[in-house]
Amino acid sequence: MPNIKDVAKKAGVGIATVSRVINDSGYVKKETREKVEKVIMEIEYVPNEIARSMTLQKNKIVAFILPNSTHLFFGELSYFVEQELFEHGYKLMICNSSEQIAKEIIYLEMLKNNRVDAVILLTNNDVESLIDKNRPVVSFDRRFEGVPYVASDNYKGGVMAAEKLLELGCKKFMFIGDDAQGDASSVITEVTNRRVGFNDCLNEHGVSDIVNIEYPLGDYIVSADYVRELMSEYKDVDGIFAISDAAAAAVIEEIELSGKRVPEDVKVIGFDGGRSFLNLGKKISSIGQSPELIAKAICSTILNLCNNKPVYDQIIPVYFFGGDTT
Amino acid sequence: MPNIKDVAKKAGVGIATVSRVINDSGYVKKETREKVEKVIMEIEYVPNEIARSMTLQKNKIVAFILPNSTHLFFGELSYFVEQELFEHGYKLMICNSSEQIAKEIIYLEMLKNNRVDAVILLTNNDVESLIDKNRPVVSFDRRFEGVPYVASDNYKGGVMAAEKLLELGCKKFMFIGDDAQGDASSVITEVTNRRVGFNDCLNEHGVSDIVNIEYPLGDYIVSADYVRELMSEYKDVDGIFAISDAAAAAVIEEIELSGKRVPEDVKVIGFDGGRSFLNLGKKISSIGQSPELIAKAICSTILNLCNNKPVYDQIIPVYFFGGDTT
DNA sequence: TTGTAAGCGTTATCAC
DNA sequence: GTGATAACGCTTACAA
Repeated sequence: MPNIKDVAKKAGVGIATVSRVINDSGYVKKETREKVEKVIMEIEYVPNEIARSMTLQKNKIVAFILPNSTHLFFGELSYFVEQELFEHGYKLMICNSSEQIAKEIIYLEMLKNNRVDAVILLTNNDVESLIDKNRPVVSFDRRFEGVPYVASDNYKGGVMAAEKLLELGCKKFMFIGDDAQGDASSVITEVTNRRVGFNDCLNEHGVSDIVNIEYPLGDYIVSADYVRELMSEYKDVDGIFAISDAAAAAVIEEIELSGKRVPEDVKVIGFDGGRSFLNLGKKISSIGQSPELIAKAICSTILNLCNNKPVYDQIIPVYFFGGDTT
Repeated sequence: MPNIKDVAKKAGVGIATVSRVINDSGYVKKETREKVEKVIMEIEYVPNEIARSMTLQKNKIVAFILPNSTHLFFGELSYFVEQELFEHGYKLMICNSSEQIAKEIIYLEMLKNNRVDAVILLTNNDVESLIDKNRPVVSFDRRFEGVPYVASDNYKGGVMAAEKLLELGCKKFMFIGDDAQGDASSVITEVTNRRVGFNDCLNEHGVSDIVNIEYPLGDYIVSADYVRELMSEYKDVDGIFAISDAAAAAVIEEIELSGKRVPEDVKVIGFDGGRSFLNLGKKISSIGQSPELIAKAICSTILNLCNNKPVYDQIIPVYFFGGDTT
């Protein structure tokens, strides 16, 4: 591989001049520039990005640490994050933690050892002490002291779900799904606000007897057995708000197996937008969050941090998606 | 950020010794090692990976160029690739091309400019001339001269689908889905073998009147309108093999809208394994390919290339997943 | 306008 | 066992 010296020698100029040409910086006489460009073509010179990173002490790579990119919403989010970063010349490193703090530690270390310029953090573990606060970090759906965050308007989402179920005439309400996941389940995330908003709104409407199920979702999936048990225990529930579409799907399947009909007997609202991959059945009614808007917010924060500009926490609006389960 | 010199100075040793300690290479006296390790702790020294990459001329980052990680199978594949690479200390850069050759070019350039050590290439575009054949590159489901590849046993998959439909008594067969996508649709991929295997097997069983529909799938999705048209044109078809589960889903939906029943009137087999995210309806019968096995094969090839070991093309077995559509 | 030279933070060679 | 020192390939003062 030819390097900048080879170009300089062959073009009969100094390496600084070559550098100016390839970076289009500083003054270079037109003829000199053309001469250099010709040589670059001839010997197929490509600047070495590692060396460039070495000098600049940054490499325009952003790490996205998340539980599992196979989860539809996370996958969509990472897709849009990549699109957005690409527009600005940044590359995306994908880091599936599987909620294991050990993996998160290794990936967070990349900030300190210069492997990446910035980190987007999506975790339920308490990794606050592991975060290098002097580096660009953005957190999604989770607050860490001194780390800017982006979140959907989860509280509003909970309120919207409650209002919708009330409007449809439901009498007995249930919330299902625990927001505390991962190795350290004591942590409170923004996602908690889904339940809080749901309960607050119902309370305001005079409903106080709400069934709140906090079921730890292994890998974001609800176990069928547990749901079955639940449904037989609370037979009179007719309005359910699930913490995610995945949880809602499990609930709906069990309800229908038990002989009840959705939405005739029980109405169910999920969270994430009701999108699916290859759904041949009912579409889930759901509180939607926009991966595209969230990605834009996350990336603008990351880019501002990388350029030493001020950043702000951002709450992204949610919307109601009317599917077949309400 | 402290560097290796700071450690050396504070520990009263040379930088070479510090390097030996952090890399656990060469001989270091026990006391010296402990002294150095103590200083490393004290000043919280972390080796700079960019500098390390500079010296080593490699950075243990692999790029995965693929159309769209939101597509379930691709998402699963990238998930397992990341897991596998992680085990070996490699990181994964995700590069959604959206089938745009322009993006592929930019991402492929990362091999030449040392941004990444290796590339996993999943494309339908003819980018052969853009590949740096001197660097580690593995291709999935697509052959490029001089580039090792991994593919599912697509031909066998086609045969299995045909056998299954024959076994179930189907009389009139259809294959739907075009394998040539992206900017350059003239390209032939391994995926073509799904159709070839399907047709060959049927021919061997004396069936020659096969409806082969080559419909260009924009972003891997089949248009409903087109399927509707198709179904009304070929009313007697009772056995369909679709190039992907996504295509199968579109077909099934239209068939049922037209009043026919699946699988009673028409049997449909897809390709990819019938997995879905949040499917509340029928499960698609499908020829399954294992993202985990494929990821393992891809990564072993990549790692061998990175370590100058010999590599071989690999064909991964497929299996039949019996869902609700046969 | 242009060239020289000083870093950037490692690893690795080679004396001691 | 250990420590200078030379790469690695680039950007960027600073001089000319």
